[in-house]
Amino acid sequence: MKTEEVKVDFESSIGPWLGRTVKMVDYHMHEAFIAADLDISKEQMIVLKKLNAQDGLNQNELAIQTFRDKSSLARLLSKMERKNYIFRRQHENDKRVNMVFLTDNGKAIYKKSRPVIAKLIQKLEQNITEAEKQRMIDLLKKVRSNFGEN
Amino acid sequence: MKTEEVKVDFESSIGPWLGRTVKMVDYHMHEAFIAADLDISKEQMIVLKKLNAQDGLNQNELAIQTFRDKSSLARLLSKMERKNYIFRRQHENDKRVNMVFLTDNGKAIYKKSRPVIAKLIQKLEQNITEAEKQRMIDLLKKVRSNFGEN
DNA sequence: TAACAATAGTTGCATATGCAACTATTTTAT
DNA sequence: ATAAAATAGTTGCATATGCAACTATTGTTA
Repeated sequence: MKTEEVKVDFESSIGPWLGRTVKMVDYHMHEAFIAADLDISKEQMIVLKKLNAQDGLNQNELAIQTFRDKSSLARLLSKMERKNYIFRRQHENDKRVNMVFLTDNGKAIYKKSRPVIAKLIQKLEQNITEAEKQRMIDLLKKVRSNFGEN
Repeated sequence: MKTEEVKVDFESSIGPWLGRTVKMVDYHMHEAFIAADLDISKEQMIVLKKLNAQDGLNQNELAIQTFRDKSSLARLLSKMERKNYIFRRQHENDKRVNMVFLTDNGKAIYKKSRPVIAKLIQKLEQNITEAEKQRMIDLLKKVRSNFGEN
């Protein structure tokens, strides 16, 4: 019986294109923040955004909702605390829990970042129709569901 | 005159979906390598693959072709050298240049990784037609071209 | 030819990341 | 009520990453 050969090649698959595109978007976001004098990383931005929508989340919830390990989040928060973007407050009834809040400074930084990000998205999605955008997101969701994720 | 409001929201854009999907794929690749007893990271895999296709590339070329900073590549190579996957050889006529080669061990590791990756791609692309795949790649290229990249 | 510029690679410093081990607390179960 | 288990957060160790400064070498130019 002939050995069945695996004919799949990573290069002609979606994977590398996904990876490269994300890397590129990350790079341009980083550049945009620097150009706007925003001392913040993409990852810190994500945390700011989450807190802006829902202030007072605890670290565990924040970690889950931003798709990171709790240790990674804890270190992100430490840096953001040093820069006075957020502060932690211990939960009254459960001394294990830290609730995380935006400082006024953090809120200001977030506000300042919005148009920067808006411009980036506009550039990213130029020449792409709403329908194409939706198809792309649907396909990405399909990929995710192939691994059992939402 | 009314201030024009920026109506774009990052969450409803392609960006976060791209990011999350890549993160997920990376995770599953990592898991697959562990399950197959392959002591290698995705990034090291990419270097192995490149060298397998074109042995003897110098570090600068390798860095460019794998989309990383030369310093990042140098450190990747140091780790791979320690694990005896690759070796460096100084160019005869230009003492600045290191040519990079796969060791037999490196070749073996690469060979061993192929079916693992093939399985991953099959899982990743299950339920996705060839046409959809192509559309997705075309859209990703469009995003890249929006930033002036190939 | 001597000074300057470009190039290849390494290293310091900073970012982010996950796993596993650890502390401190709180909850559950015996 | 006491012991065991679960939970929140931190820290050590490892990965990868980019920029800027640095060394060594090679190429250019005046």
